[in-house]
Amino acid sequence: MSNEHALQQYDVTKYRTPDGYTSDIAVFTILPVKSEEFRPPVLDLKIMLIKRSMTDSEGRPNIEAGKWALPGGFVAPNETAFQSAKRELREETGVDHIHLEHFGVYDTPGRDPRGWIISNAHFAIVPEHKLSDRRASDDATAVELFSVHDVLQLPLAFDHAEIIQDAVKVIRQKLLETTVAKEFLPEEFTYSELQAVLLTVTNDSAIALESAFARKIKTLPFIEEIAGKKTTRTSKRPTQLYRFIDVEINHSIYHTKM
Amino acid sequence: MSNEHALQQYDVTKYRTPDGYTSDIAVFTILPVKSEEFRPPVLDLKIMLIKRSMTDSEGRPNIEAGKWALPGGFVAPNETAFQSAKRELREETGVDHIHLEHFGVYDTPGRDPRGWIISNAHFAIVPEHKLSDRRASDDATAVELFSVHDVLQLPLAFDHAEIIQDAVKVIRQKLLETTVAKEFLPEEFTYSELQAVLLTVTNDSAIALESAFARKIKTLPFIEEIAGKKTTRTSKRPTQLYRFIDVEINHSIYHTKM
DNA sequence: TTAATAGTGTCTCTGAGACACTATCGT
DNA sequence: ACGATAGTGTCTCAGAGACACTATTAA
Repeated sequence: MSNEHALQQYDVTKYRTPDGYTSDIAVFTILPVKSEEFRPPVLDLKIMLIKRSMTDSEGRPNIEAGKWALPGGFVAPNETAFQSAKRELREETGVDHIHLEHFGVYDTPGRDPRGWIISNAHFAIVPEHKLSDRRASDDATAVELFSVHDVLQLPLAFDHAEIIQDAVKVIRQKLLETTVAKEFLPEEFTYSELQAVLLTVTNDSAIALESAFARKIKTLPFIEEIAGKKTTRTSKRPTQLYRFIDVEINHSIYHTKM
Repeated sequence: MSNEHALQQYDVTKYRTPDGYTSDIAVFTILPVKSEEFRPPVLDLKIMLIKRSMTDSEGRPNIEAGKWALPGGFVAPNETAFQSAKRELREETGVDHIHLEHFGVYDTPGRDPRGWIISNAHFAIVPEHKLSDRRASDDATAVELFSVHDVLQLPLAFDHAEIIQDAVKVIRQKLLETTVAKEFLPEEFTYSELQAVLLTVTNDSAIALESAFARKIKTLPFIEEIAGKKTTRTSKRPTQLYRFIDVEINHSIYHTKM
């Protein structure tokens, strides 16, 4: 095709190009506030941040040193930003096969003092037990989990305050408007366990009232009862177990029903 | 702050960087299939594409010449991809102050034969009458509107088939799950006009049946009746006019009602 | 028996969905 | 009067929401 001829003429250096292309990841997990026998859990939604070292791997002073930041890094030319996020998540925390989703692009001029650097923001959902071997790496002196309620009080690097704020908004919405809540739950769960996950992001009475929610879970089209299977991990009385099933969810605002 | 010291040490050329950063825009409009007096409209959702010239502005053979493509262009270092999309939309079609939204990043290696080029995809909603002065520009020999139903049959440049497919999916969803339908409608509209817009993307019976929809529109929390105001543009019998109001829309899947 | 969580009985109210019917106007 | 769109009357059925009540178990 004649593209070949055109390509020979094309000059890649004609336009000024970005100085960097990165991926950042907001890693969310849910931790129990308290956990007792025969009691439904009380949970808190956490986000994982790293503390930027004072010096880089070659011993020179680091940018935004000492501040808290989202894990992430530069995208390689042979991968997409999404693949890069996946790779970095694996390298930083050792976790793989978890829910990862792109949610925004941050490219405001001046957002990074090093130059014209574009960041793709992702969020990841990691069940607590998979996050056990988290560790500091090259340019981080610490890795820590913060409650989404007070993470914005921290000194944050670059424009990460904005990205984190957006990430929290996005996961709140995703938890309520999609079935991602299942990523925080075991395969089989009780109504009160699902409820506890949702209560980390809402206080809505339809979800907060036990009896209302116990009834509602049976009518939800994307959740099924596991016939006859019960557990006593949340109460002395054996409790029915449920699981998520794959159904298409349609929430047109012109329908009241789904 | 010590960032200054760190910046002096920082070498922007350390990482390989993208060869280009672009914005593409899927411009949607709705055209009447037929329009008669005293009849509700029958509409069709259209997308605007440009035909790439055989040669560029300097007379050299063009990349992907002769194929249809989304309008767009390179992002300047002093603007965001969103601002760039806005600027290009103004330059290409002369329209401003219209609904514009980012919906995706396309950065698969090899998507553009010229090199490592990242594209931000946006969609825009332009009422038909504002699109009157559309015109071909530098590197386009034609500007045309295609029905979303058969646009994918065309020879499309780069990975624009994928982007367009996603854009159509997104606008379908946005029309049904948000109030953007108002961008296609006059300030004051009848139930059958709103219905006609929605019918370009769905056949759902709750929307398609006149009597059902005439009733439903009164119960929608984001639409209000304009007391006593009527029109005869869609029927001989004067028809009630409605308008959109700003209310927060919440569609948690754990509520059946909104 | 008590305390705690799980789950049901029942009532009221709203709205969905279907179908037939009425209303309003230009021609 | 006719034809077309707009809009209502009425019925049935499902489910939301509230509240009180019952069920099950460990300790």
